[in-house]
Amino acid sequence: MRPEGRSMRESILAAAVHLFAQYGYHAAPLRDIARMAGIQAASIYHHYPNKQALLIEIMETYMVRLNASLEHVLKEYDDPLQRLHEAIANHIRMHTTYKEEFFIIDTEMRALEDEHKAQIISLRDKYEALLQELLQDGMERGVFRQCDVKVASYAIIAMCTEVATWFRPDGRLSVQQVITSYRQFIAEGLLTTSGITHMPDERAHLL
Amino acid sequence: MRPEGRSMRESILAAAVHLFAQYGYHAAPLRDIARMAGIQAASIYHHYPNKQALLIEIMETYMVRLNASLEHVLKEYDDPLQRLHEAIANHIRMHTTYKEEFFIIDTEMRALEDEHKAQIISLRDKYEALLQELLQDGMERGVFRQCDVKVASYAIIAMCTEVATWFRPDGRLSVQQVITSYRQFIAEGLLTTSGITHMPDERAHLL
DNA sequence: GTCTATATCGGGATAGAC
DNA sequence: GTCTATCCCGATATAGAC
Repeated sequence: MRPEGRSMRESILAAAVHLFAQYGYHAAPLRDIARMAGIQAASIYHHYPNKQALLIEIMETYMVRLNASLEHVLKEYDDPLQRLHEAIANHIRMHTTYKEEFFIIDTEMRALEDEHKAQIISLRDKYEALLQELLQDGMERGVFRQCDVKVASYAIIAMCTEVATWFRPDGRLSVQQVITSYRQFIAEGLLTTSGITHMPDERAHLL
Repeated sequence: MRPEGRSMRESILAAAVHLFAQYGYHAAPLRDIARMAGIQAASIYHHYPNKQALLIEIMETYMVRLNASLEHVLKEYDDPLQRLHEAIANHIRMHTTYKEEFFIIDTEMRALEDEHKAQIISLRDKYEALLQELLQDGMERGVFRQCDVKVASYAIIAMCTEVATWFRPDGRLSVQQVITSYRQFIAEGLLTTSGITHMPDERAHLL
């Protein structure tokens, strides 16, 4: 990084985050990013070589951060169910806390030029591999049922990522309540597990 | 719809679907859509008033179709678990069959101008409401565990939608296998349900 | 480090001939 | 119904002063 000018660099990036998330990469004019950062469009080029560099910096920074947080969870815990619980909580917390940044990661892959796309995709693959490792280990230890770990990892990531699109900090549910819901849903599913299964007779009259 | 010209209208829309999905709405030039349809850019305006109209037609057509298919499932079946199974299968089949169209619906909401955004969102809300109705009914009949039906519906939709991003018809798993995996995952979750829970002793040496 | 001025390009959309 | 020609605008990016 450059020795000075740190603060304006960050202001520009923060503005880019807002506008890329709100309008999309291609629909967000550099002029608007500059205005939000309090400078002229041309001045951005003193801090970043071009518009694409803003996108890359956002995506890389937060994918690296996400991977580090999951690696921390895997290092910290050993029990498969606890690991899964912590991974779910971590994923949801990261995605709701850095809502705009991860939204950009999830929707602007197409906007990446080829050279850097591979780098970002490899970071995403890394994250998936870490989660799959967790699931595989839990399966081998008999905690999780036999299932396709790739498919399971995709399902978990998709549902936990999407939380950020509807979650509101001042809404009906707290983050912790949402995390608890998702943990139970992922671990146990929707069906009633009690011995009283379906009460088919009671339902028969509704047919 | 117009009396004639049906075929070129459809060619243009098909080209728009491809290019919007591949590059995004803003990054897909009308000239490229025209070339793919075999005409000049200006000729598109004989069939559609502007670029935005292409996006609206794609989104509306397939959201209406998706809602109709779920309504059909709810009408056809009564048992909550069977309804859920059919809804999952329907969602995954629709999203893998019309992969590009639903990808556009999921990623280009931002590109909609305000007047039409409300209409598309109401169609999406309708779909969520239908699924929530299914879940609520199943909960009241004791088939599904007590849970937040809104949260559950979001989770199910997110995970089943995302299948389309990685599923390949010539890949390792068939659509039917994927559907079966998701049904089980959603209904029963990841945990081993058998009496043999975790075998804690066997795992102890790994600590 | 930020500015003004400007180059250059490509986009959506329109006019009017055929 | 499709064409050619063109308008007009806004985009990224550059040059060079301060």
